[in-house]
Amino acid sequence: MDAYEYIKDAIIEGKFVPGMRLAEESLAKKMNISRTPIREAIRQLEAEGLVIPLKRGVSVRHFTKDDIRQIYDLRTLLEGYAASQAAIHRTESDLLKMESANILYEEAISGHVESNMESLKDIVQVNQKFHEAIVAASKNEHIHFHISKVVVVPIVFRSFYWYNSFQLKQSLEVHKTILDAIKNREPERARIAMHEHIYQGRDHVLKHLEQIKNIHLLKEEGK
Amino acid sequence: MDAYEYIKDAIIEGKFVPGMRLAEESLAKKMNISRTPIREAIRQLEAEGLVIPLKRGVSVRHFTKDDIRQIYDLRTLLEGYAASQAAIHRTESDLLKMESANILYEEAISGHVESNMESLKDIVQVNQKFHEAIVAASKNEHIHFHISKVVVVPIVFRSFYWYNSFQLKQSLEVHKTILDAIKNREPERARIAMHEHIYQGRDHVLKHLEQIKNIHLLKEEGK
DNA sequence: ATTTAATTGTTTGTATACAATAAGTCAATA
DNA sequence: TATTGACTTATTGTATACAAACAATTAAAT
Repeated sequence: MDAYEYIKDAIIEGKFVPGMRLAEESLAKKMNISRTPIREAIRQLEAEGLVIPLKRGVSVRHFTKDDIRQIYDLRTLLEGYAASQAAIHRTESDLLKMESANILYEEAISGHVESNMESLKDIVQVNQKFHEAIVAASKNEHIHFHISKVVVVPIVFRSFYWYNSFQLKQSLEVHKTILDAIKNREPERARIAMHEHIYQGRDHVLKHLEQIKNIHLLKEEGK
Repeated sequence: MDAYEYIKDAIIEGKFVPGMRLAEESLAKKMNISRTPIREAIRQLEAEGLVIPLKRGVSVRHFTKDDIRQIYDLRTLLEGYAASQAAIHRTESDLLKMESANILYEEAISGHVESNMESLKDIVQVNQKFHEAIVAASKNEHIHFHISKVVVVPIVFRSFYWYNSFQLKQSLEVHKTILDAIKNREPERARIAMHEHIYQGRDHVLKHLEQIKNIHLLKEEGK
């Protein structure tokens, strides 16, 4: 599904901004295909919650601070559960995958130049790889489905954009703590470490949204 | 979306059995519409996980015992969380909704004749109303999305089919316990009561699947 | 000048036609 | 007899055409 990727990427990178209406015809023209595959892509994105239905057509979803808080609460619940289950069910091969993901994460961080989109994409992707390795180790094949819905990629992507190199290294350390707990088969410790990890991510996002709001307020005053 | 309802109902009531392939053309002919809305309905059902993609087309999903175990584990996690949050955030109006849902539940149970599809549908619907009232009281608007995916309607529907009137009354009592905990603002008690409620549902389903399997094994021997 | 009616235009929803691809069948050969 | 290959059929994926619904704009009337 190519149209799907196209639209999703545009939303993630902020090219299609929240609230923007998505007209099928114009998207079709832009991609040189017919409306049919565009419609299917839009229905898909609707199911994922990235666009919301209007009376006529759809628009890019805007995530409020409450949305983000609530979504992160659920992500904490789900990923915490995944981590605790991983601590119970993990195999040696699972551990290898998590470790290698963490090594890649370390490399991606050290090779990262701030505000470089490409290296940022790498970091986001490798970070996801670590989290997915934990989900795989939990041996509950259905968790993935839910976590994928609770990891709102547009938000997560921006959150990494806002990390400085020290904070990135810090998150690597937390990864190692989680990995240790899973390796030592300590479900509760794994869950708590994961909770903490994701709550930090949430607060990071919320703090920056607050700042952005303030900038906008200043602009309003300036008019 | 009418085609969606049609296909979903057929799956829920077992008219389209697990593993059965869904051909667009034949569905379209059966409903006297074109393939276009059929396709959209199928994509929707795919996103919900009720049908699974084949190399070509889709087939009705078969839920294994492991699937059901894993899905119920997640449902326990999510609904337990919802109950605990409801105990914190519930308003008086939330309580009224839960109570009225429970009264309707009681009526539906007492008016139910075993194996009567219509009264069964009522029970399932009213039960859902109670659970949704709790979700609403939790004040996390995103929980609903996830719980709707973890409440696999075909399975839940059958599970109610297998309940006798005593078991139905018993589940009503558990509802009352959950409601009490929420009313008294006891999050942990609410969560635990909900956990127990859903785990009972899970075991009920698994027990009956076991029986069905045994019946099939007997048939095999009979050949 | 403001509100209502009507008409025009734009965009989505559905049907149909065509293209592409997977599956099934039959024949030929080892 | 089994297996491979060409060919036929069936089914999905995409494009286009048409119908329906909504929005917007203009004209008329109070």
